[in-house]
Amino acid sequence: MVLNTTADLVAGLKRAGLKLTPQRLAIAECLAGDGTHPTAQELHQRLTERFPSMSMATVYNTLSALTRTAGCRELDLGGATRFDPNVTPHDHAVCERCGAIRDVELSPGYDATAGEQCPLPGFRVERIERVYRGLCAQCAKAA
Amino acid sequence: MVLNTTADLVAGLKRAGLKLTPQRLAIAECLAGDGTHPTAQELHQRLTERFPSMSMATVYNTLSALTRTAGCRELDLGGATRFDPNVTPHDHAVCERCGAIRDVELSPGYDATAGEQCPLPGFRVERIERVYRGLCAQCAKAA
DNA sequence: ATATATGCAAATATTTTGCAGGAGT
DNA sequence: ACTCCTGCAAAATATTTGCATATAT
Repeated sequence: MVLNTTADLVAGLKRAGLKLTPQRLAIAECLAGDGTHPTAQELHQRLTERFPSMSMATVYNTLSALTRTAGCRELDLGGATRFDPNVTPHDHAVCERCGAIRDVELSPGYDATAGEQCPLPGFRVERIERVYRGLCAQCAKAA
Repeated sequence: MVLNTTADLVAGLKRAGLKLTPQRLAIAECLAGDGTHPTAQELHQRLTERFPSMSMATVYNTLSALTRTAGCRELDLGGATRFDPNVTPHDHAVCERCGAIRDVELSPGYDATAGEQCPLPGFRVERIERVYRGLCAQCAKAA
């Protein structure tokens, strides 16, 4: 459960032969170590403080490059795609009330569960994504 | 693993005190027994053959009502929301190549897995959604 | 009459694409 | 020069909302 650092993301871009432009570095820096699973929009808002002319296209292009280079992971949890700088296999817990998204470590021994490895005859599973929906500790107390 | 019938969906609407308008009946009929996990757009296209003036708003409103009345379930798998008339707890397998979405029965004994019931301290899990990503049998053979 | 539903349009949200100009090699 | 990148704009896609009209008690 370790978030990629700016250096990790930048190294990935470099490895892919992409130029380390100020915009890309800023996007990498903004995403690195961010455990809030931001959307492209949220990153763009933060970035326009430093780069008032930064376009959504650049943000999306860079996030897409970062995803390809394993610098981050895209999350489809409903609504806009979210970006997670934690690329070690893990799951997510989403609070139905406040919307908070938390990383969840894999249950130890999970991969050994035979039934989950082969849900359909012939289907070649490449990865399994799990989303826990419910109430986070704070909201559960409030409810 | 049984898909709701038109009657099931209509009964839900009725139970909720909603009027059984021709549009709603048509939408229920169109979704019932459909195992392809259609999007609102796809349903709308099919429906405009019979109701050329049917609006997307009506489709979304009705699908939302059907979801509230447990007539169907919304799926967030990336891209547009999909609607599944199978409301018994189950998972989904998505083919990365052809995009096909198949229902997957829960592994027997799954719910007994303690670690998955309590992924985060204090988090009150209401349901767990699992998505198997990979290649369906056909595409796996072709690859 | 009253309450609710529909169609239409527009607003909003999300993501992708095309292209002219710009920076670095 | 060449290649790749950026910003801008627009298109494409997805979803929601407001309101006037229509329909059914």
